[in-house]
Parts: sequence; C-alpha cells; structure tokens
Amino acid sequence: MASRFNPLKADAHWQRVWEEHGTFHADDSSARPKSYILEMFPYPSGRIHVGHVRNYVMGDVLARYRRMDGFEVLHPMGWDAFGLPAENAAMERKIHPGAWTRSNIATMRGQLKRLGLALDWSREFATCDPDYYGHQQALFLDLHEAGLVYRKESEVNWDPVDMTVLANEQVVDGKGWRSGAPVERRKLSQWFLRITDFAEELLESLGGLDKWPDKVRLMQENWIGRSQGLKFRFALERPIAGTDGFDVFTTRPDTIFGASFAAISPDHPIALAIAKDDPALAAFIAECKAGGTTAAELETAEKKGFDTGLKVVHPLDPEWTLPLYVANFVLIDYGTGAIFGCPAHDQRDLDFARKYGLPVTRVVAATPEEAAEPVGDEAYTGPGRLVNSRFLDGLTAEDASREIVARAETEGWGQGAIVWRLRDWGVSRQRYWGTPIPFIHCAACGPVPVPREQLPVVLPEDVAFDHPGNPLDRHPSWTRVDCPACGGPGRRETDTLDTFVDSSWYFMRFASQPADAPFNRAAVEAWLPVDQYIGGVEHAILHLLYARFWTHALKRIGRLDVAEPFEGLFTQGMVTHETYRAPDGRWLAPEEVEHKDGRLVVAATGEPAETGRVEKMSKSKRNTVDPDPIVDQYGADGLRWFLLSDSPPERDLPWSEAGIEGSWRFMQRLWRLADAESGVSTWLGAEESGEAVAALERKLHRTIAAVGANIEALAFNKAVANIYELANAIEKAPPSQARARTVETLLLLVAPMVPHLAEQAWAALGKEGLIANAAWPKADPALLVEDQVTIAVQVNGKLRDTLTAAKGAPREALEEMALASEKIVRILDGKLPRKVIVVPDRLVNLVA
RNA sequence: GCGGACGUGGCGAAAUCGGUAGACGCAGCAGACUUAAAAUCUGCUUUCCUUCGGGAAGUGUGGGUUCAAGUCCCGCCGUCCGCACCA
Repeated sequence: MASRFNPLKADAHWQRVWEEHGTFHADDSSARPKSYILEMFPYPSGRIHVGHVRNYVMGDVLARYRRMDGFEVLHPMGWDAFGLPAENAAMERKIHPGAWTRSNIATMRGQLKRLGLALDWSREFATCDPDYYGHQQALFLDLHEAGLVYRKESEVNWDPVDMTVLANEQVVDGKGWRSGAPVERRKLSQWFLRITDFAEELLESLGGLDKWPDKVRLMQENWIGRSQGLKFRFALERPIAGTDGFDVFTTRPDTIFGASFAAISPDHPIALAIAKDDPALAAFIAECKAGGTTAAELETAEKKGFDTGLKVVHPLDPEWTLPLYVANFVLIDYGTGAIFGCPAHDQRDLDFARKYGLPVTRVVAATPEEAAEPVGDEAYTGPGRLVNSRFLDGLTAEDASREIVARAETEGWGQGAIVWRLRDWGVSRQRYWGTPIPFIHCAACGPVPVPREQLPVVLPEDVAFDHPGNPLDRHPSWTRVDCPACGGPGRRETDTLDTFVDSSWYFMRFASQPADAPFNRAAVEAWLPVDQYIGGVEHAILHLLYARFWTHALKRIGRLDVAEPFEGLFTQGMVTHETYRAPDGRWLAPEEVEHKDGRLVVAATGEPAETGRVEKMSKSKRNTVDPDPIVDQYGADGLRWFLLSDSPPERDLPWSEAGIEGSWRFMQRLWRLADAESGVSTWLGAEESGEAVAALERKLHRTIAAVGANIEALAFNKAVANIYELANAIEKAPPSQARARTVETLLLLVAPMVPHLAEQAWAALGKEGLIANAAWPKADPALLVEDQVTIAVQVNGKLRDTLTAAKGAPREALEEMALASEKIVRILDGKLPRKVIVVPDRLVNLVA
C-alpha cells in the first residue's frame, strides 16, 4: 500500500469502475424501497463553479448514503438548456444558440464527471432536445384542452429603438439594455396558464409540506396572497358611458361608514370611458403610465388622484354620496381595480384624504375614550370597537365585518369574497431559444392547436441574429403553414414558452422517458415525489410554485396521481466571493488581480483595483471559482470534503482556499489510518478487552448513529465533526483488532463524502466489492450509552466541580457525592444548602 | 412600509428538552523528529487577574422569568433575505 493517497490516479480509476459496473443506474423494477434525490439542474452557462459543486456534492452524499442504507436511489442530472444567455452569445459571438449551449453542456458534463458524483447519467437530457420539448408541447396541448390555457392581451417591455420585446432582465433603470432608450409598455396578445384556478389548493397543500423550510412556505403563502373580504357595488349617481356602477373589494367591510371617497384605477373601463371626452383625465392617465415600473420608483412615486367630479352612492345610505377619483395607486389587476377609501384606518387613504382635503372619520376605537379623539397623522389599523357607525356601534371590528357581509348578501348589493394576489402565469416569450408554442394562427379559425402527429414543432436551425427581435418572426418558410382546421393559409405561433415551463416537469421525465409519451405514469408514480430536492433559495417562489402547479394540473386532468412533486426541500446557501473592479468599472476575475505592497492591483497593468461586495458567484460579476484546478491539486475528495466542512449547508459560504489544505491533510490522515491497518494480521492476538477498547467501541457506535442522523438532516458540517472526533480517538487508541475494525467502519462512514479515497482504501484493505455497494453500518444501541457520566456540581448555578458517577445513579447518591466534594465543602464553609436540585446524569445544583 | 431570519473566540462553527459555553476544523504559538526543509507528531490557544491552588467576567445590548438562560419573555441596536401602492 502506498504511503500517500494519490487522487490523480484514484479519481479516474474509480470513476471508470463505477461507470463500467453501472453502479449508480437506478433500477425501476428494484424491490428495494425507492429514494429520489434531486438537485436543481443547472443552466449551461459555460463552466461550473464551486457554488454548483457545493450543491451537487450535498445531494451526492445523501444519494450515496441512501444507497448504502438499502434504498434504490434515483439521482439524475440534466440541463436547463433554453434561455436568453444563449441568444446574447449568438449576437455577441456569431455562434448559434444551440451550438453554444451544446458546447457548454459538454464542458460542464466533463467537469461534473471529475467530481465522482453518483449520478445515473443514462437518464441525462437537455430541455432543448426536441425529444424533451416535443413532449412538453403535447402537455401544453393537454392543458389547453382542459381549459387551463388561454390568450389575453398583456403588456410587454418594448424597446422603441431596437423595435423588440425585452425581458425584464434586459430593462436596466427603465431603459433598454442595448439601445439605452426609455422602455415603453406595449400590449400584445399572449398565452397564459390558469394557475389562479389552483390558488386555493396550492395554498392548502403547502400545509402538508412539513419537510420544507418554513421560510419557503411562508414566501409561497405571501405570494399566493389570500385576502378575505367583501365585494360590493357602488352605484354611480348618474350613469356614464352606459354603466351605472362598479364593484369594489375591501378587506375591512367594518369601516364602511368611514368611507370618504371612491377611487378607480387609471386602466379601469370607466376611467377610460370618461377620458374619451375629458382631455384632462386623458392627460392624467398618460402621466400615470409614464412613470417607471421598478419597485423603488413605485415606492417613492407620489400618490396622485384626479377628481372626476362624479359621485357614487354609499350602499347603506342613498342620501350619502362620495367623490369618485381616478388614482395612480389603484391596480387594475388586483381585486376589482377599484376601492373605497377609509382614511381613518388605512395609511395610504389617509395620506390621500389629507392631500385632497377629504373628510376623515374615525369608526374604530381601541378604547371608549379614543372614540372622540381626532385621527392624527397615523391611521389606526389595530383592533377595537365600532364608533360613528350607526347600527354597528359597539361591535368588535370582526363582528362588524361579519354583520356588513351578511347584510350586503341579504340586501343584494354585495357578497363575501376571496381575492388572490397570485396572477395567471404568462408563458409567452418573444424569443427564439425556447420551446415553440404549438399553435397555428388562421385568419378564419383563430389559433388552432398543431395536430399531435405533427409534434414536435422543431425550432428551425437556419436563423440569424444580426437584427434585433425574434428571428422566428422573420423566418420565411418556418412560419408558413396551412391551417389544420380549414386548410387555408396559416402562420405558426412564433412565441416560445417561458423556460420556467421547462423546469416544471423535468423531474418527471427523469423518472421515466418513453419515446412516445412525456412519461410513463406508473414509473413516475413509483419514483415521485422527489424525496429530497436541493437548490438555491432564489427559486423559493417561482420555480417551486410553477412545478407544484404543473403537478397539480396534471393530477386534475387525470394524467398523474401525485399530489406534490417535492416532499423534502432543502435550500442551500450560496458560495460567495469578493468581486473586483478595474478603474474603468470592468469586473475582474479573481485571477486577474493581485496584492502588491498591501494594495489590490490589476495584475496585468498594475493599476489599482477596487474590491467590491462579497456576492454570490456569477458569471456576470466574474467572481466565480473554477473547480478544475482545485481538483487537479487536491483531488475530487479534497474539494468535496472541504465544501462539506465547517459551514452549515443552509448558510452562505465565503470562498477561501485557506481551509482546503486542511481537507487535503485529513485525506492523507485517513489514508494513513487505513495503511496502518492493512497489515492487520500483525495485531492478531493483541489485547481485545480492556477499557481502551471498550471506549473506542462506544465512540464508534455513537459516531455511526450521529453521522447517519446528521446526513439525514443534511447537517454535513456536524457529520464531518463527528468523523474528525472518531479519527482522533482511533489515533489515540492502542493497536488491536478492534481498532482495525473501527478503521474499516470509519471508511464506510466517510464513503458518501470522499468516495474515491474510500474505495481505494477499501480495496487496499482487501475488502470484497465496492464500498459504494457496501451496507451502511448499524449502531449497536447497547453501546450508545455511557456507563459512566460526568456530573456538574454547581453552587448557586455556578460550576464549582465535576464528578464521575455511574449512569443512572440515584438522586440521593449524587447529592451525597456533591456535598462530599472537597471544593464544595470549602465553598459552603460549613453551611447547609437551602435547596438542592439534582438532574440525574447531569448535574447537582446547591442553592446556598 | 409589511413579513422573516440571524447576531457565540483571530476566523468557519458546535451546544437535540432551559442543565459543564466554545466540541470539530482553520489560522497562530511552543516543542519533537530532521544537516535543513517539506511531511508528520505532541502540547497550548475566549478575555482579564493570579501567590499557579485557582479566581472573575463572558454568547450584540438593557431588562425580566428561573435553582439554573446562548437557549424562554419584553425593549433596543445591528446585519441579511423576501414582498412591495395588494385595498
């Protein structure tokens, strides 16, 4: 056995052995219990960085552990391969998006393979394979048939110089990223998925996802945003533009007698109707549209209103009219696009009322004294009883709400309603590099689904990116197609699907990939739900919600009996790194800067460089760290071990190379431990009993239990610490057969984390078979408990002494021992304690 | 503004139920081995005081509950994340 572990040879050797044996192929027909471990699949942006590695290694440790623990494990890998960066690359480098993507995939696959991940590569696919997106088109048609797909006018970002639609990330400070021209909002007819039909059940079943982080559940809950209240009708004093009133929604029906105005959105049909004959209002509406749409701009935007001069009638008093405003802060696509304002109990309404001199009437008071107090600068939104509210006076706010809803329903002017913040999912993208939406537009028949036998609708390869906009639009032949319904001339839909659609069902295709269907139902039902899904928290809302929706929708249309796609979710922390900038503002990669005389300079030119924030590794900030040179130097296991050590996996990990030397040293330590035992016959007949051996056995079994539990909990940093402790204990133990057995077990314990080294040492010890296929050791419950425990002795809660006692020693005995302690006798100085608290096996606290 | 998380040595961190704070690792210091270096091994490493026995303080901060608080409760300070005109 060599005295040093050489990862250069071992890594490649064992990777080849695993591949040749098909070690990590998932067998659909296995009788073992199934476990599906999945990390969010990567976008092939170029090369992987250590942030990716951290993600995949975590899943890999769990997958290898589950295999050893007796499960049939599905642990696949693929590529989220459609998306905008490929088109940008096409424009910048005159390379086809497909070619660019394929070449990145090849590079990244090679990088991943060097890490020795226990992946079933036979199931690999990319979402840009027609074989994948063709089935996606079929599923889209299924949803369409079920009425879950529709078309609607919707606003897009329009660059008036480049004459192109921009994705949100292409809008920088309200301007087009290439042209720099102010972006306009423009209406286009686009495809939508009816996710709002599922709002209720998506919210409901969040409650059952108890292996998800609370944080993510809460974020989804807020995103879906259920609000309960009253929808009621305001009658206009006199009809206008053929309408005599409009609906408003409120969550505070109890404050209805505090109403002082009504307001509608600038996009509300009534506003638009009035504006036709009212140039002043038309100007106001135009002004509302001019402002930017970024969060910061909205936050600071002034609350503005336009008094239409019209009045609406209070629903509970025909004599009482309220002014009708058009207000910039009323959203057309939430609730009914119209509100009633109750300034006393809503801050925004109060600001508005003060600005336009509207009355402010308190209708809820926390205390009886408060009833007469005028409202100041702050609206009161807390609980209380009703005042100034006629028949509601004296009721609590909740009771008053119920009373108003009941009365509205009886009298017929309104009804209880639930309003959702969630909007339908717009899936149209005016882009080339995505799944073509399988429809054909016909002047006579409208949009007609592409017949199933014509799927997949394959993206044409012959496209040019020398003009802005979607090259599919300009394609001379691809767009020309006959209408499948009437046979007349038609035109292919040139919008492609949002890439979030691609990632909404890829985990089903991993479980089963027949040629003639999106998936085989039985196979998907056997593997799903994913037992453990691992990825970045940045996907906490959109991706996870869309994938949940897709699964719920397939269930509703009878395609799949899976309630939720991901049973366990883990959101791992990001790997962060400092960013660097040159004097001209360019981002610099870590290898382009160096420290010189204590200052950071650009290595090539010697100009001073600026250190930016520590941020998530990303290609655009150029702060990524490539794993390849690290693997060259320390082996896959050195890197794997380092990424698992120290930082809790959910926390961000600031990258530094300082610690990896330590990992490398530990690899060699493990190797030496195994090396020392490879001549195990030397110790035959050596002492097999005695306290040292017994202590080592107990340590081993406690470690087996702890490492297993910590891997299950994805607390890899703790599992690493457990293993270090065991290694320390082994090194201190005298040679014996028990020690040799302990080293063997240690190898099993580290096998999921450092698989190459474990295989190499396992083979060197002459063990049969692959350690990857070995059984996870079982902890002997009898050895998990110590027979001796250390008891803390406190006086007034302060530690004064410790003593050793038999486990389970009775309270009286512990108290006696504590009182007999020399130190305690000295501290008590002859006095008797007033009170003695004994916690068996833990401590004795003497209260003096 | 609303919602949430977090704050422990020089650094990454641990402490499962309120019960010996700092396990484990990194960095550092001292020593052994060596002609030397690397590698490896041993010991020390929260702060302050010390007559070297030990003593005092200590988990952002101020209070509180308790025999006992990193852990529970209230207030404050700070950092980070999500949502953001949601009626």
